[in-house]
Amino acid sequence: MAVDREQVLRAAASLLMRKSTATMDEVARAAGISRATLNRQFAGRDALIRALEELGIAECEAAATRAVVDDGPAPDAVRRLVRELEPAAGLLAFLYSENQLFEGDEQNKGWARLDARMVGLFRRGQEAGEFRIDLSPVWLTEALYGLLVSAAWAISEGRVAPNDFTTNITELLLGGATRRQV
Amino acid sequence: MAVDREQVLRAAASLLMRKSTATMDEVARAAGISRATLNRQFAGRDALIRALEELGIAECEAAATRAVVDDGPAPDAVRRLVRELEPAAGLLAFLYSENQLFEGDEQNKGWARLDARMVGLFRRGQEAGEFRIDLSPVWLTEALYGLLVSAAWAISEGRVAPNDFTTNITELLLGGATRRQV
DNA sequence: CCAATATGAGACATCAATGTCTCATATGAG
DNA sequence: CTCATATGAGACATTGATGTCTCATATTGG
Repeated sequence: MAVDREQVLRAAASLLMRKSTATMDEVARAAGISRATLNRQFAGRDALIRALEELGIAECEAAATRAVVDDGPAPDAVRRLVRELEPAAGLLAFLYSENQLFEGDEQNKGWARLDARMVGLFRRGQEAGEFRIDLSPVWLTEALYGLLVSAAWAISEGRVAPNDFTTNITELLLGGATRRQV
Repeated sequence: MAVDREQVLRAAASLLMRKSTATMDEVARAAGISRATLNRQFAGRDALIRALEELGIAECEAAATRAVVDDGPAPDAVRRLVRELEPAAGLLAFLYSENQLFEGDEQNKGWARLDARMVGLFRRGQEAGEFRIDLSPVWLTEALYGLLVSAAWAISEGRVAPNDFTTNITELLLGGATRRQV
């Protein structure tokens, strides 16, 4: 009887990342509940989006923790991080396109924490001499987000194979497109 | 007296890429015209978005032409392309987040032409031995879009310097984040 | 079994955006 | 100057989504 709030959020994410303009009624139907119940769980569309944002942040932070991004060589940490982020990439892509999340007031503290963690990873790699220093850690972080979103989008459109998710991102981010000298 | 349709489009783009949910009234005001006139120029919001899409495609194709992407070493062509695409990056970022453009019917033929051109560039680089072959040209194209959008977004948020646009993208796309062996 | 609670279905008013219309005014061509 | 045309301001109805409410039903706990 009790509605599984987590499951509702996941159904909403699954629908909204495909059709970001979906109606609350469509969201409710996708979650297998009525619109009334959806409104009892989340007071309005804004609240739902905010909850999805919190879910996305939590999933990314959990991924970073599972990937133990502060241990070992930074390139390996990046590979682990991307692999762990894969399940959250679709949700991330949706939130990324909701730029209205950041208009007006302060940026969500959760994103700031996450950003700091990723920036720290790239900075650590630079200080260890593993990453080049002419690309700022902030830009590398933004680029990682962009590649995650691109990959999730391209996969959902059927343009690239789902299995290549981690490889595509990590190889491009770490090694670039240019062929290495033999 | 006569409204400059091109100028209206640019004003709309400039506003919408910052606030994608802007009202037709806000768009009209941003363009310095009345809502009635805006509706006389573009029959509804959909028509406006479509026109922006056409503008974005035209600008990207013009950039590709100016960059003569079919000439010379592929890495250099990529650098020229990104440099020429910089003015269109903001509009591209807006269109990228309008994923509803592609829901339903056929993908716009303009995008397909543009995609083919970029994919051809990366394939040419692979066949010349300049680009690695374990990353598909399609993925490299998608990644380029993603990096363009990320960079435009990061710059508009003040997180990275506008002057670094081209360098950030080309260096990461071509060379990756890993430090080269000395 | 009974009571408490949660849900579904639907009706309802509200609200914001949109598209259309009218009319007065401003602009440009001849 | 005069006329044709474009624009601005505003009113108007329409539409679609939203939030709330009621009541019947289903589920759970005791």
